[in-house]
Amino acid sequence: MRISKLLGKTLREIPADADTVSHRLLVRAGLVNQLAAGVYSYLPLAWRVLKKIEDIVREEMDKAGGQEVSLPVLQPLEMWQSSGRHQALGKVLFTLYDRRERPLALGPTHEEVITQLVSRNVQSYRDLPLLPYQIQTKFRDEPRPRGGLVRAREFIMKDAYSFDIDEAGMDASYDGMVRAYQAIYDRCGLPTMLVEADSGAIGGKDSREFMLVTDSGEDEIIYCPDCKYAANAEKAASIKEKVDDSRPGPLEEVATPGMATIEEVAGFLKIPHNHTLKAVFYVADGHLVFVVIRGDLAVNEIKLNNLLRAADLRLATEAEVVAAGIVAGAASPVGLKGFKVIADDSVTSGANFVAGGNKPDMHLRNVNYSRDFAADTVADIALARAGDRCPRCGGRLASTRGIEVGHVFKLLTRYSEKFNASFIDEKGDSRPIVMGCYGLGISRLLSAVVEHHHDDKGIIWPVSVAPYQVYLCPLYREGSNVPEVAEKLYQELRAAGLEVLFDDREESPGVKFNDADLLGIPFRVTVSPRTLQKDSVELKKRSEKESELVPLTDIIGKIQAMVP
RNA sequence: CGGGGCGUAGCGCAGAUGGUUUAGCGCGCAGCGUUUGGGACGCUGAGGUCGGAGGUUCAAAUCCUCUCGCCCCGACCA
Repeated sequence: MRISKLLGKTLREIPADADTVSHRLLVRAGLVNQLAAGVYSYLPLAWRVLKKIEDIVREEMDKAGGQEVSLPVLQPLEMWQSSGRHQALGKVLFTLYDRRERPLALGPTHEEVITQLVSRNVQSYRDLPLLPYQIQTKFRDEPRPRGGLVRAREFIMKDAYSFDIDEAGMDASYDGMVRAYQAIYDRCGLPTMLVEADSGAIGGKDSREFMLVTDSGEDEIIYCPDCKYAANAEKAASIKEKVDDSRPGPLEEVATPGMATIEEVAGFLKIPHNHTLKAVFYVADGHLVFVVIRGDLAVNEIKLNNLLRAADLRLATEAEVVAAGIVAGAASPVGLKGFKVIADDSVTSGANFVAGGNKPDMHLRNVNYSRDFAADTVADIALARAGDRCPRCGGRLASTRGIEVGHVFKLLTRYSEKFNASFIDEKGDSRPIVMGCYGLGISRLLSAVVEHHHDDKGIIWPVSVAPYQVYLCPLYREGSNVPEVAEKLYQELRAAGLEVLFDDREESPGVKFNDADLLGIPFRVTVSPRTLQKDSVELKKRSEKESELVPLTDIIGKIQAMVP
């Protein structure tokens, strides 16, 4: 490709509304163009990278037993209503109406469609297992698109679904996908971390995410440096060490004038935060929920909602709390009736807590779970934090950030039962198919690669996904034979099967070198009067600082040897 | 959805107390010439519904109302 004909220009100035490194570089190098919030055009260079990523994904999926399909983007809304996910997804689902006013959705994912399709094509255990997958544009009306391609509203995703006769089969399919994903990231030059995750609106168990560790990632990862434990902060657990196991003392009131927060109460009474109990109020689908947790911990709302299964969960407003007859700042479940109470299991990891007295300016000492109050549910609903004890080995947890580049789930029979996807087993009994699902963000991977492979001059593409392999950079000067030699070399490199971006512009060397660095093509070949004096060209790898002079007769073979 | 910010040339920005503004500057773009190993220089030139609609006024990029869009923080989110 001749740069003079390429659609897409490099920008000297940094776009004002790009915040992450990868987004800035993709815009500045002329790879993507924003059309609306979370909606982007891919220019030729980006499209070539996406196709290379797709090819890698296809190869690894096929190797793992997958078969490619293409499912409709346009789906009857009815399908989402019957699976119950219309509610769960809410406004994330893009909906529209056809000419007969029938509601349709733009596919955000395809569990419903694929399950329905497979149910019509599978009758016997002999038809299983199956592993269909597709690479397709998906639509999700995110509340807040951000980070360029990282969280877009229209994005390219590979989604795969496994169908097995039993859980053992599903586990094997799942393990195969994990291996395939690892191979994919490996080939794209991305080190990833496999972490435990919440399964969100998709549901299922053993949900795990592949994370590219980077400071600009939007997810927090809690991991243990001593063992293999790693989890998304949404899911992460930690050991809540017992802070006091003395015998329960007598319940007594203590005046706490003007003290409302844990900070104030603990400071006033000169006790550590973990000797207090904190009340937090939520509204779940319109109902007030009373949450109790040890004073030093914070509520993990995802864990909380996994218990409540509410379509809408939010913190209660102060007015709502007061209207319910609760004394804000001095609330506790002791002696209160008529509320749904959820307690974090930390309330049992200690004794003789200080908790609210349910009277203004009054707290209680020596509050003990079960003797003084009860909860409808006691479970782990706390946020795990760096510095906490690892739930596996007891080591100290650490935290980092990451971009989620893949997510695998075990769905079991949730969808197959809803859509009647069953088969007849060896004994002649009808059983639901056991499913798994596996998502991998293709367009997100494009950003992730740039996020991981760049320097202050620009992108540094790994050869495997680079839009072109060679950047042919002639430095023209009047009276030299550089143009002829460069033109001939361009033809020869291509004839040798190499992908070449030919900088045929009449620009100064500085402009060309800077653009070459920005675009990040792996091998730069410079042809100039200076190199031709020695019948050579200069070869420079984008990933290295030094360049070398290579005889014209050797250059093609030399590059071929470095390109897979 | 709550809080904040911003829409002026392809990109980055100035102009905002209404009137010497015929709306500028830098980059980029076009033509000519000089340059050519790390974002060269000179001259000439093209390019604008000042996001949109309505209003106030002798006069609006500038003031008022409404509206659309974009960005950031939070809520939310595979």
